[in-house]
Amino acid sequence: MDLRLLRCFVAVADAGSVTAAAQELYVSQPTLSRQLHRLEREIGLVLFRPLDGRLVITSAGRELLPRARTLLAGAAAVRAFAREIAAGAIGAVHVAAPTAILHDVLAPLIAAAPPNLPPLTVRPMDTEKLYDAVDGDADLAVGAHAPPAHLSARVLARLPVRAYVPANHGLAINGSVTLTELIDHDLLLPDRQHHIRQVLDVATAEAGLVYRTAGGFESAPVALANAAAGRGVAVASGDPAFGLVPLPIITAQGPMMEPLFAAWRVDHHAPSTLAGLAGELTAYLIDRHGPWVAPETRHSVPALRTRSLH
Amino acid sequence: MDLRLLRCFVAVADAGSVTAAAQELYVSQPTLSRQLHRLEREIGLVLFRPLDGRLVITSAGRELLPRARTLLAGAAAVRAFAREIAAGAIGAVHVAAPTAILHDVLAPLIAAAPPNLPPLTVRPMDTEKLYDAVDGDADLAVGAHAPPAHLSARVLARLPVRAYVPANHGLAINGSVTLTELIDHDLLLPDRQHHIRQVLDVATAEAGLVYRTAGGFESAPVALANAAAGRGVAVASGDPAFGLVPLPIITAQGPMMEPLFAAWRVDHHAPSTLAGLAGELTAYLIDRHGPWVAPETRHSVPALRTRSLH
DNA sequence: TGACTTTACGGTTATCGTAAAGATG
DNA sequence: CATCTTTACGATAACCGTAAAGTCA
Repeated sequence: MDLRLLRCFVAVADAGSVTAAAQELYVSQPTLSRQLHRLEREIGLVLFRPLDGRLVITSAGRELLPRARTLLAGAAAVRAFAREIAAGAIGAVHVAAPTAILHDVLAPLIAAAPPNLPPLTVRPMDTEKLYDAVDGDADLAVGAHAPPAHLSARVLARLPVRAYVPANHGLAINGSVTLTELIDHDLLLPDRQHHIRQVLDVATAEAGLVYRTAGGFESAPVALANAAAGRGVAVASGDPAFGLVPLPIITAQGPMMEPLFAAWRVDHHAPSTLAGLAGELTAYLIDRHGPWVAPETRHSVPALRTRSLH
Repeated sequence: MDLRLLRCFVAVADAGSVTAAAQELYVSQPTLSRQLHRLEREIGLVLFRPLDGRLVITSAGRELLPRARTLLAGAAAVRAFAREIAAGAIGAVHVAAPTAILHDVLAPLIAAAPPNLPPLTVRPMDTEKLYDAVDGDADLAVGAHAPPAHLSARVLARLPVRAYVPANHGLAINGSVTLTELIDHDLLLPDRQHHIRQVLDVATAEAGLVYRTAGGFESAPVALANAAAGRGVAVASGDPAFGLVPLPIITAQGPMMEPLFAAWRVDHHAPSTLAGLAGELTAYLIDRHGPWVAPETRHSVPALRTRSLH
């Protein structure tokens, strides 16, 4: 079922003669006649019949004609679609991210549904395999670790790392906590591979401080749950839960922050779409957490804004 | 946009490697690799990318894949449809017929909608050009004249030729009229080219009789209208109108009858469908006018059945 | 080394256009 | 005889398969 032959069929049916159709298709008339016969032999139908020195379409040809047109239109649509893809269009963006980011950032963004957002398909991905996902079936990877250099990447935002305490906790009064104050408490932390742990390690090392922890938890929400149970102060960067109060952690370098990255392959077919999505993510995070989380700026610690955190 | 290349694309995407897909497609592996690159060059997209010695589909390929499948399915559907046509299927039957037959036979048949009737498209056609219509865009021609010998043909029925008189006319009492009785009256007839005129000419010539007429009318309904106005006795074969009473005309050979033919090209792709439609027409006419109109049988004149004529 | 893809090359097939022949009014 | 279709034929281009080379765990 060669589409070219189908095109010949439609052209002859429209033009009313092989000669006329051959001119429109820029082929010689015998060539077109042969292609018609080739099609007839291929599909086992007589499509035209000579009458008065002309060709007239047969009943079988009349039956086939609209289907042939439809198929050719479908082929043209696929061609046009391919051109759109080549021009950078994209139907749906597949995003890979750790569960926490998926839960705290991507799902809320999808729920907010900004107007320019392409359809997103998000998939949870272990931190270790995160940036390899763009070599597979992910268009974009969003994570807290710095992506490898061979990927195109953007810093989406610098999210505050915070201490989470019950509302009646002594630290809750100030609205923030210094690193020095923090290490006097038992810290409830996620596992070592979580990026938040590395940020904390670097900050305490720079300050010459040491913190106490009863070992890592499997995930940030579990650490928060233990904090709510009064077992210590949780350190994390996600949304508060269990009625806990989040306190920005102040270091000598300013508020402790955790960067959020988006990364994609340099040879992705729609880099501008992905960069645009990264911009949407940044805009969303700024809208949600305030302008001071913007990747390129450094502001002072804002007053704690509990309302906008929900 | 060669469908074969699209098939290669889908096969490789499904098989996961060129080598595996090549085996399924019964082509050599380098050939398939080349076809993939040909497709990529043709549509301007990179569909696969090497990773760890394998090929993995790119985001562009992932976007294109479902469209390619759809198009290939459409091509398969067209191929299947062509096979159905070749096997004698037909979507709609185009029927050409004179206006009178279209009105008296085909339209009522469509309205009756017997279960096995294919969709009909009926088109009025002058009597002279009727049987040429099957060389054009008509599948079937239905008419009263004998079709040319080069067409496949069936006699659908032999419809009674009748005299139409007002209910208070003297002839109306008997329920039928002999040819001898008939020629005593002024006859209102359609034009010379109407087949009914030729039937009457033959019958009177055989009987050695001569009839009087005030000239032909453009169509049978106009002749009937004049009969209703009391200007004479109309002779026709269609449905009664204007409150006229139809009287079978009895000749020495029995009731005067007019055959109804269906004809189609001998090389039509679905002769069985057309023959079946002819059978439906015969069945409908028998159901409507009685078994004595059946083409192969000769019965005596039935009692006038005014009820079933409406 | 093994599995896979790509490149190179010889040979076959398909397809094209020109030119001539057949068919029809 | 003018128009259209079909057939014939030589030449070009496309395509395939085998074989070799390249690439990556």
